[in-house]
Amino acid sequence: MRPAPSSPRAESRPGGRSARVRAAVHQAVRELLSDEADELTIPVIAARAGVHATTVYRRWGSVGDLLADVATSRFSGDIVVPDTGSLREDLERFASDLARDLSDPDTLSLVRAIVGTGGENAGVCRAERQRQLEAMLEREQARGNETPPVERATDALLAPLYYRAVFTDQAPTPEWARTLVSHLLPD
Amino acid sequence: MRPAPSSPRAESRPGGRSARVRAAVHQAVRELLSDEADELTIPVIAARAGVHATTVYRRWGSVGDLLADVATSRFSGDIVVPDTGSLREDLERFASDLARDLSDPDTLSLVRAIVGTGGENAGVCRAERQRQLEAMLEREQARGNETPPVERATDALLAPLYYRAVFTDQAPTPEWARTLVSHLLPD
DNA sequence: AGCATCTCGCAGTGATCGTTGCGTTAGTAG
DNA sequence: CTACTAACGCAACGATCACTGCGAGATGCT
Repeated sequence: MRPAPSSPRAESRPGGRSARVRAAVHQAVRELLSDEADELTIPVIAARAGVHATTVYRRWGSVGDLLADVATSRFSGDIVVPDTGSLREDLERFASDLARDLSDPDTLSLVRAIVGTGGENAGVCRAERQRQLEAMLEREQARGNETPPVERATDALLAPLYYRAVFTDQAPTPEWARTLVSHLLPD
Repeated sequence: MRPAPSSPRAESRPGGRSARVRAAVHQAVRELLSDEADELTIPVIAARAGVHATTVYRRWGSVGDLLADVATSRFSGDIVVPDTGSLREDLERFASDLARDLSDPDTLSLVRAIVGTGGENAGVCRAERQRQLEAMLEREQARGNETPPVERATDALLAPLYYRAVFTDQAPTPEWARTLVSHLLPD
């Protein structure tokens, strides 16, 4: 597991060779996950990315670590936290955005693959969303208003969204996601 | 994929050889899943079960199908549907039983592995629980009382339980599960 | 008991995986 | 411009995997 590559030089420049290889490997993983047919193994990933398997083995070591790296890149800074001044509207936009995000088959395949690696790295799929949810609640509290506790909001919003996406065959819709907010916030 | 083995004879007797092999393989899968270290592959499973890999290949074909078979056996008829006459108490017992079930590391590993196979077979981990939940709601309706719709109950009970078990590192507790019921049913 | 049928064990095969040593190339510092 | 470091390509190696005929043993029916 090498979350921070040991080279501060070659990796720092966004257009360096290491960065290009990294991007190619990440894209290869996403493509193979959406294909759903090919087996997700390091030689296959390397061939798809146009690099040698040795490189992937040395940089990431295992498919699990590589998946975790792809997931952290994928689930970071992709949804902007809404700030409309109204908690209800913030949560509705947040929930519908997350529903749209999780209804993407590629994203869903990534989440399922990460969960399948078994470790605690399944948290990277939701850690960012959790922080965003907490941020919205805290902002409402800073405005002097009462909010449900974070745990309750997680159970009412994140849990149904992820549960429906991962365990059922019906993709979450933005409309349904908004009903979750109406159940969380009393009228 | 062979959910129904083609032999009605040898499989029908519970003490037959096929049944013994099947039980040994199932137990081997569960043990390897809880070990978490060994790789979950067919030769390893077969060696652990004391059978030849050929047998496993022929009967199940792939690790995914074998996992689905283990899961259907595991998640069938393990929780008895409560019937106390009170919907609230039924749901509280059901939720706390499910929380206790999902807090078992072995069960959790099985769920995560099934999800990792990517297919729609992740549904087998919750299909039985869904039916049990529907049964309790329908029984309450047959008593002439109003109940939340099934979808709402799923979002409020099953989703948080599975979400917390799979995506977080905090195991669901029976006490917390009961609070989910209190949020679903208004006072 | 005899027979048919199914399942399992056995050994072998091709393919792929994970890993390592070495030379080359790209990128950076002085 | 030169030198140094790090990342990559290349080619091997052993190990394991998925799979396939074939024979033996078990099971159930007559």
